[in-house]
Amino acid sequence: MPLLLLKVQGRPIHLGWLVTLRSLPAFFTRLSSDDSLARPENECLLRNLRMLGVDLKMARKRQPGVLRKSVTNEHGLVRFLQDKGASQAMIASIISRFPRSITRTEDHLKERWSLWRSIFQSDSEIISILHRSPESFFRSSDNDNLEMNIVFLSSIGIEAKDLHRLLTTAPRTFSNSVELNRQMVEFLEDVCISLGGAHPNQFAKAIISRNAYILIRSTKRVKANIEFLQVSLKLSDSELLNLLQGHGAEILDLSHENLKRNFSTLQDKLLMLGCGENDTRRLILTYSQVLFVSPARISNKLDCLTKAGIQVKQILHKPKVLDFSVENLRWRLNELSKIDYDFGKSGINILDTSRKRFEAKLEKLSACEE
DNA sequence: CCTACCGGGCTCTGCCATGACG
DNA sequence: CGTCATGGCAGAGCCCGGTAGG
Repeated sequence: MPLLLLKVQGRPIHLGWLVTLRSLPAFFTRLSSDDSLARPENECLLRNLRMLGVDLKMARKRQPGVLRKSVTNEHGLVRFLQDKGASQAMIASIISRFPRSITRTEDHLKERWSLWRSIFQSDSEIISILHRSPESFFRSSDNDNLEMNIVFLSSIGIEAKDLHRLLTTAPRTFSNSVELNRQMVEFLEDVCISLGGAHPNQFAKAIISRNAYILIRSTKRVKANIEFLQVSLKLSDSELLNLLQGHGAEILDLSHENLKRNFSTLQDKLLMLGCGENDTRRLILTYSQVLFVSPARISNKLDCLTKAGIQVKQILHKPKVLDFSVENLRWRLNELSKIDYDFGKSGINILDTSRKRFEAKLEKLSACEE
């Protein structure tokens, strides 16, 4: 309501009149939500950022408030990152994607960097992660929490090698509050105990080292997935325990809905191919990654293999063939059909090899034929 | 030498919602 | 209210090669 405002501004404000005004709160709401009166962007800052090649549109969309700040440290940040070996383009991209990075002080940056360096051997490793995911490095301003995370994860027996992998592959883990990480670890330990496991800390450690992403999942999701697996596969406690510390650790990543969907479509598909519930169960126990494959994909792969004359039983016995892309499988099947390869007689192991080995084998087989 | 078995490598961010705080 | 920090979500596989054991 600019008109009203002008009038008010143009006269000496009469306190008694203002206070008795019934719409006072609404007036102030309008006052602050009026675009023309909102705190303006810092023109000087905008100029600086433009000079640096920052994508202002992107920055504005992500964290508009930063552009209105009067005190920022973009020059310090640029100097700092340049010193660590980042290119201009990298820095511009980092700021564009996570503008708040320019609010971090020199001291803060130094301290955070040295904490990361306690895990990484080189600056360039860190730079590449920063470039990949600026948010992972800059989202939290709490260096003490970062340090406590490192201490905590070490204390539960995560070794340097795994710590390194964790920070490389799931850097967000280290921006979680140490409490959140502790909750997940304790949750995993509780799962182990409730399943009758004897070594809860070993169990939690095993899952974390098998699945670097586990600590950036919610316990809600992980819990739902574990319960679903036990019920739908009718697993005994010890079977579930083994699955989880084995390949099953990765299934916990799936969104719960996707896990359910992938499971039921896989089961339906196998049913149509003449398999029973037990076959599904065994397949998942021996090759749980199958649950990662989307319905259309898995269906495609199975069709592709069975149409080439391969028995479903053979696939269930050698599920790793499902690891390969449909394109790859198709190509291999085609090559094999050219030399009249008989899967019934020779088995399907030939499909489960690296391309190099497959080609070598293929060459030998064709030579034999001639 | 060959194969079957197995483990490991890559890499997963960018967005939104919410609560704390001033 | 604006801003920051933090939690949580959606999206959805493929490939290589060491090596033990024949």
